[in-house]
Amino acid sequence: MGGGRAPCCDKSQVKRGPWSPAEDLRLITFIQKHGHENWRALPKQAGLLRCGKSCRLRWINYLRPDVKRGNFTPEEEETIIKLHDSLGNKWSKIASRLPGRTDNEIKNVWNTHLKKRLASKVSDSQGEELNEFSMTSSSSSSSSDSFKPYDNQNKGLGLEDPENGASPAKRPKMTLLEEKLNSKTLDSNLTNEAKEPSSCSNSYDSKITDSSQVDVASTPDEELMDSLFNYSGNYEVHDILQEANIEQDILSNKVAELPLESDYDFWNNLENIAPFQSNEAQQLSRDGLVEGSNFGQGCIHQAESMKWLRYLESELGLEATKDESHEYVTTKGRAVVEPLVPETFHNETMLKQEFNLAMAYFQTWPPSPQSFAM
DNA sequence: AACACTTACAACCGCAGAGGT
DNA sequence: CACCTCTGCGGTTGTAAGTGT
Repeated sequence: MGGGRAPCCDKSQVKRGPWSPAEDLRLITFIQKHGHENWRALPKQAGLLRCGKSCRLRWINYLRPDVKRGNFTPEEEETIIKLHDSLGNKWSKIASRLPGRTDNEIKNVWNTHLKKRLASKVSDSQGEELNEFSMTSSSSSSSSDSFKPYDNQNKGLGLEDPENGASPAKRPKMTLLEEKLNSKTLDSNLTNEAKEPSSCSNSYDSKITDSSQVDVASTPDEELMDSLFNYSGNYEVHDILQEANIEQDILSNKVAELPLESDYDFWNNLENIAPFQSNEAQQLSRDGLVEGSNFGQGCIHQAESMKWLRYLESELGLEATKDESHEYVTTKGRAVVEPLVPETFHNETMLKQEFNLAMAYFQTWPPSPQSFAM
């Protein structure tokens, strides 16, 4: 050692920035199977190019099954205000009193809404002089002029009045598969979810094993197949494949050929072809495309499935484009997506053909090393 | 339409404390 | 008891998206 504290990880060797669905899936699948006894060792064992800290944060704040997503209720906000009054910036302590809420989330809500709202109340009741005083503790950009009422600030950011729903401008593009699923399989999805209670339980944390004996490389194919078909109840994927008369074992065989064994390059490349962000799943949940607003308790199934649907759509080339099948309506200069489902999508033969094309694409794995980009 | 500004949130960073050796 | 590793916490930053002009 020597020369001070060792860094938690080699920054040059780890990926940073937003997590991709592929990474999320890897992390979820690993923790589902092996628990998280040792965060430092987890990334390597799970085949993730992240530092343990990043994995922990992602799990705690976003992927954990019991994380409660969506709007803070007025009661929760009141609780935060009261607890902050007595505890100060002890976000983890405050979070412990709000089941399903993370310290990070509470901290963000406080800094972006509650602090300003309180400042506004102060200014209302005590006048301009006190307002200026309170603003000194806010961000430098804050001012009584720039401050807007909470309700207005929330537009389009998942904090809307539930009765009004998401603002159109922020509403994610409803993909073709989602359209199809919404119209044909949502009811059965809910039924299926009830059949698979274990996959959304809080059992992740309880799955503690000897991490030293974890051998991810020994079961790569099982892992991806779990990801595709079992984890989070990807019944939609099943439905789509069945509707297209595609034998599941065809896909299984193709997936089995993928170079999965802790192959960083593969996962990096997968991210390149699955560029959508995980927030989409959250947004879907918020917008009601996924039943319910609680991402962590049950809806993680559908939200994660939606991510996979988008991925598959991307692979199948079925995602609607602006030119082909979306109508854009402008409100206040903002483009709003109004999905239009083309007739052709409902043709299952087409879906099958597109899927076969995707399978042909998979046959080109692994891609050339030059195509890998960090 | 384009640009600048603002907002919200996910992710990162550094530090402190607990626990092991 | 000193040192080390690991985890968790709180502050801060980066960035996507909304808003204003």
